[in-house]
Amino acid sequence: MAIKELTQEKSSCHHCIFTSFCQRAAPASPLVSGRQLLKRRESLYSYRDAFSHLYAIKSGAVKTFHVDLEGQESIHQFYLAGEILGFEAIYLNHYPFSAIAITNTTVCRIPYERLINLISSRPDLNRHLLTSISQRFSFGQYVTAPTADQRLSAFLLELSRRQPDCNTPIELDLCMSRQDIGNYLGLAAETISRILSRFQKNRLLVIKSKKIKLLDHTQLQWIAQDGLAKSGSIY
Amino acid sequence: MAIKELTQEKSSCHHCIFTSFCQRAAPASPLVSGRQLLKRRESLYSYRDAFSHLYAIKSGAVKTFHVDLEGQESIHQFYLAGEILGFEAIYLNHYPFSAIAITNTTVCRIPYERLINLISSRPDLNRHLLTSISQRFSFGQYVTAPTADQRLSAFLLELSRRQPDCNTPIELDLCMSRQDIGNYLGLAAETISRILSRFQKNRLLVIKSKKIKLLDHTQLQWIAQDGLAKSGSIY
DNA sequence: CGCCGTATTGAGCGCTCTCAAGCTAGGTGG
DNA sequence: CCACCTAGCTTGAGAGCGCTCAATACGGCG
Repeated sequence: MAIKELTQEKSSCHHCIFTSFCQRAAPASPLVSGRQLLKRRESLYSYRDAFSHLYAIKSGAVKTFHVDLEGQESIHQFYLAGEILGFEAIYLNHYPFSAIAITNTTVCRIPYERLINLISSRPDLNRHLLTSISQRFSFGQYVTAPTADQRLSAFLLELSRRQPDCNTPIELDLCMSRQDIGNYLGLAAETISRILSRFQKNRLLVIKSKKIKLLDHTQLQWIAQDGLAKSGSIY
Repeated sequence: MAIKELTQEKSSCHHCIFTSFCQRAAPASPLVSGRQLLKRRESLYSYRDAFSHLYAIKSGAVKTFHVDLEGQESIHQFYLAGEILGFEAIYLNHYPFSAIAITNTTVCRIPYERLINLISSRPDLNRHLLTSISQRFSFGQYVTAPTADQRLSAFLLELSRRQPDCNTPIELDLCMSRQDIGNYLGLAAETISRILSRFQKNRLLVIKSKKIKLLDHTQLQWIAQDGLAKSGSIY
């Protein structure tokens, strides 16, 4: 399948803010100390591990999460190709979440001290870094939306914005499980499933197991902003 | 009242990461372009305003928010004395939220370009900045907790951690309205009110209108992590 | 082909919302 | 100084959305 191959080969180096500093992670890179290949479910780091590196995702996807006393997982964030994770650990000097790959994933390891040192000599790097961080603050602002419909449609739209080089920009690679989405949005996995089914029934999208094609972008945006999603329930 | 005076006079310059660069916002400061006094409800910036400054809160508190199509407000974040806001605007070059003071507030204006330039000559500033940003990523990770009890107790505990120089560290200045707290946590204002009342009845805290004294920190932490808050309902 | 994790779908319950009615506190003017 | 006035808070009753539990279907992988 052409799609599958494309997904696997898709590398986001040209979207990565470090691209001009890493020389494609060559041994002599001043910034990147190496690459790491992770299979699905493999751990990148664990809660309370000592902080030393940031990670730039070259391909694949990673989730950060907590497990509560009852074994219930709560997702803190998803990270897609081209994005950077690990910032949360800076002020604590350890990682406050665990991180595992949710697909086969390649990450570039960025020693924090090296990054800091490089910034003083390269002001443009600093600008890129702050811009990237800035973007992160806009993620997931919809997780407290009053209805499940709003949360899920906003989530799908955000994913489609973040997914780099989508050949058709409306085709989504839903690499995380329904349970993960639910945990991220504060909803049950069954609720995610039900809403997706209903959205499909109403021609807003098409589900192909792990892939989703968004048909009515406009309507979804309308729902995300609560265009009478509560009252009408026509979707 | 001693408490009231303390609250008003409380300035967080010694907690501010910029403190050694601002010379108390003297005219010749290399970083801070000036101070701004805001009365309660006064606007600091509005959605879509062009980005130019970050703001460090010297005293008081600010909320950032969105108003949806139906006029419903949704709070993005609260910022307390000693904290910095405006980061979200960097990558868009405009502010993605509106910001208004929720008490009488003093902020220091930090021109972003000046900050960027200063960083290249002062690596320690960079380190402080990234540490401060790092901390921000941990805020509000509880807003998708399954029960309202969990969300609210986690919120109160976070506030008590963030509130600088609390003379008695368990006495909270709840400067935002119940409605604001609700909008932040994805709950109705009535729910906030009900839970606070119940917590008070069960000796977890004492409500004095806008001030709250946390009595049983341990129990609240237990609830925040869902120590049988669902099943028991003994609180 | 058969297995197991994941997803879907259904039924019933419960938490939280909505709507509505008092209540409280702080500010204003006489 | 006090009565009023208004915004915010509290409390109650009923409805509904999303959760839980459970059964079934799907799909990837051996």
